[in-house]
Amino acid sequence: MSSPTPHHAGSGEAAPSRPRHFIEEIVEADNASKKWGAWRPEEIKPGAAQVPGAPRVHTRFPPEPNGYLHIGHAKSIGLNYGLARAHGGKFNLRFDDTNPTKEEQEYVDAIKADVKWLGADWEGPHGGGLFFASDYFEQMFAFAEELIRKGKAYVCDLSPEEVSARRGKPGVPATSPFRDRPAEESLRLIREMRDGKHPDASRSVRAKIDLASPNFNLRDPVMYRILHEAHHNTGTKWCIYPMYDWAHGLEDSLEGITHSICTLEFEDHRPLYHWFIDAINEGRTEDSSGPWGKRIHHPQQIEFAKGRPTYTLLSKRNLLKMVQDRVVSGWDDPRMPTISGLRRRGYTASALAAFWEDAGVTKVESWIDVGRLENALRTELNRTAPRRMAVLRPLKVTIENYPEGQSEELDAVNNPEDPAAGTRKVPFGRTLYIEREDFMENPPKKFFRLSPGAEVRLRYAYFIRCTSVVKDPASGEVTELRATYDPATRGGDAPDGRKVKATLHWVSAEHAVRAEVRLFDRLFKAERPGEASGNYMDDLNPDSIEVVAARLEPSLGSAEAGQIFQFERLGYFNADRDAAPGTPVFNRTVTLKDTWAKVAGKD
RNA sequence: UGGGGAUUGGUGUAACGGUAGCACGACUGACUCUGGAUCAGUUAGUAAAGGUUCAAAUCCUUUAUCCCCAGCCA
Repeated sequence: MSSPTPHHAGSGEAAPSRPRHFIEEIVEADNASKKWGAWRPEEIKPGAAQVPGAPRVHTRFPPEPNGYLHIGHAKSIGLNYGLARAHGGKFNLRFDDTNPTKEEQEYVDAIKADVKWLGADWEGPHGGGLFFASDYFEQMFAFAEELIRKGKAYVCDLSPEEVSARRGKPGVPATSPFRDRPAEESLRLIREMRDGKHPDASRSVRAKIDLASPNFNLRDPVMYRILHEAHHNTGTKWCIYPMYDWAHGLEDSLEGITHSICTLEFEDHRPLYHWFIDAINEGRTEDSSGPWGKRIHHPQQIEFAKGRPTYTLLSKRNLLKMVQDRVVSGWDDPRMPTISGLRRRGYTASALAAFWEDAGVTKVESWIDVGRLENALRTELNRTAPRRMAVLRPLKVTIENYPEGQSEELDAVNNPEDPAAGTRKVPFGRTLYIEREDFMENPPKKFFRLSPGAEVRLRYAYFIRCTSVVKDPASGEVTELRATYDPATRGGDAPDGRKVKATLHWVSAEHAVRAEVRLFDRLFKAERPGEASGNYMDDLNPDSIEVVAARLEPSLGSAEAGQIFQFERLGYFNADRDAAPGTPVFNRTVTLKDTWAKVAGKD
């Protein structure tokens, strides 16, 4: 039994300990049959992991830069990068930037940062490189002209509305009066379109496939639309832009992608993927003899199911709307399911990879209990996160028999799961803070914590016993506890062997650092946002954030943004960039499991 | 409606004609200076109906349910 090795964007070289999923089986079968040939020495960059003669495996992650990446994308990135890594192959990051109306440089930059953070290094030993669909516009245009010459594409003068009206129905074919336009005329028009002679949407280039196909994607799909719009990469050079179906297979082909992995909704686009490449290859030959030249590479498209964590929303469109409507503070709001939001919340790349590894790769669309995501994080952080003490909702405790003005330093273990993490000193004094919910004046039966007359341990410090309760006379609220301590229990053990049932975390009032701590709850209160209500906004959780003024042990005063700690008995907390000098800000990533909450909740 | 997919415990997933298994959760208990962690145990499933076969989650037929497509989005 091997302990789980750290995961980053897909598992490592070693064969996974779980059964292979269907895509791994396809890749392995392809490798066995040498379907994609072998790496040639000239394809291998210095320091790269490919081995000459080994089977080619080349994957890619092709986001459109129209928003930020979210946890769903992490699945695809892990799958694609993991496949390349596990088989000595290459991985490309490619921006599918074919629609300038939605795309922005900001998104390109953010996506690059997120993919890198996730560990899918397109420049490392498995890196195939960074690419943009827009870099291929010229080549694509040449291919389009070729299809027109071959009688497989034409310029259509129908407006979008007319195309839609003429699309036909199941059993009723679509129509276009321009289908049989002479190639010479289409060639002239596509040139004019490119040269800006025609207004937006006045014409389009269409593939001549099958107007009667039951698969509507094949009813002469549009290849180019006219769009007089600046592009983040090509500026104003182009005013016609290729459609996804036309562009995507060519991008894969040009890059030598072997396995073009996408999600289920593209299944009925697969015939198109093949049609376009086959159409280009018609008349082409392996040795480039003949009028059309050398055949182009023909990758394989494979579809897998997205997964959705419960209580989260994963549509780019709606995430964008929440950002625009200020429902959240931005794309990286710690409540967002975006990669940048999760990172700020305190999630690690390896926990995200472990989560998706756990969820598996299939063709079944499913909701995955968000608790599994939290568990993936807890499992990792339990091993790695340094422990600290912090009191979220302070209740003052005065140790009556501890001398005034005195203080001392006690040894605290940094991580009981990792002896190498060592110990630290924690100051103790006469006045302390404990967690408000660790005291009850009239405790129910199974409440082990502090109550009048009860004795508990202060972690790494002393046993204390509550002697009296001070209340605000007006409100009746408990404002302070008086207690006595047993000096013989220093460090937390009683020489006489007596036991206590609870150990509480605490901070010294004199030494504690004040901090803002943000407690997050799920953004949506419905398990499947929008599904029952029809509108995801109706399912927003109004209490998804609570800010408390906490007191932290002094060592936390110097925490740097991005450092993750376990606050003992509370959960994992990530230092946020909003910190001001001397007053840290922490985000609660996830709580610890809380058996007591469950017991108490039953009453 | 036409086309394309899917259906195994509460959840996710495996079994590729031959013992329905794993993980998470839930529940018990042990242990514990975190009501955490850890350890031991319990729990519960092949969408339905027919058929083929010595043998069916798996093959065949029919049915049911769910998802996707019918953008000049990707």
